[in-house]
Amino acid sequence: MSPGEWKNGGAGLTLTYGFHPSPFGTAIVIATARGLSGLAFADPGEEQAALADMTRRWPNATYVEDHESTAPLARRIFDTRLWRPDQPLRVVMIGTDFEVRVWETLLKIPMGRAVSYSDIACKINSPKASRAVGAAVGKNPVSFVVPCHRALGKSGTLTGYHWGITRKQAMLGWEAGQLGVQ
DNA sequence: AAACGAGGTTCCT
DNA sequence: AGGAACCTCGTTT
Repeated sequence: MSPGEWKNGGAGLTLTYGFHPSPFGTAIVIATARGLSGLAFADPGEEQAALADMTRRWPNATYVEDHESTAPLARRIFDTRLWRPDQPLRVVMIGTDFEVRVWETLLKIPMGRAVSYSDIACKINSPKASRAVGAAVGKNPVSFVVPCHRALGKSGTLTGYHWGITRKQAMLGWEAGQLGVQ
């Protein structure tokens, strides 16, 4: 995807979205024609607010609700048996250079492992940018697929989470359970 | 345990 | 350009 496509708030982009049940509450799946571009979670009754939180990221894109076409994506995301290293889920990361670098670093964290924000900062060659990393992780639009929940504070503390620490904890717990299943 | 400043980047005015 | 906000961290009260 060329940078021009997402500049200007995603003008000209068509984003398809749908709501689907997930182990962590209702999941909002957002996709472009090229693949998954957003994933968020909503508490019951807050679906619209959560969607607004997403659309704010690409305010000029066109949004189309299409439950049918996002359903297969949702299925693949939350069923670890469908995870194939040789056939990775298509993810379109819409963000600045710095953000994309941070997200790619997150993707390399294996399930069940955790790193600190400063670890990530070191990996992208700005050891002192841990706070910037935090900000970038927070803006990760593809929550869960890009494992933003595996980023912890330096001493292993659950520091913060855009959708609530509780949800972060739920994800880590769920992952621990999945390890046993596999 | 709480307060504080440095820190990199982005967003808004 | 300037200032505030951020899922931080280490040091100081």
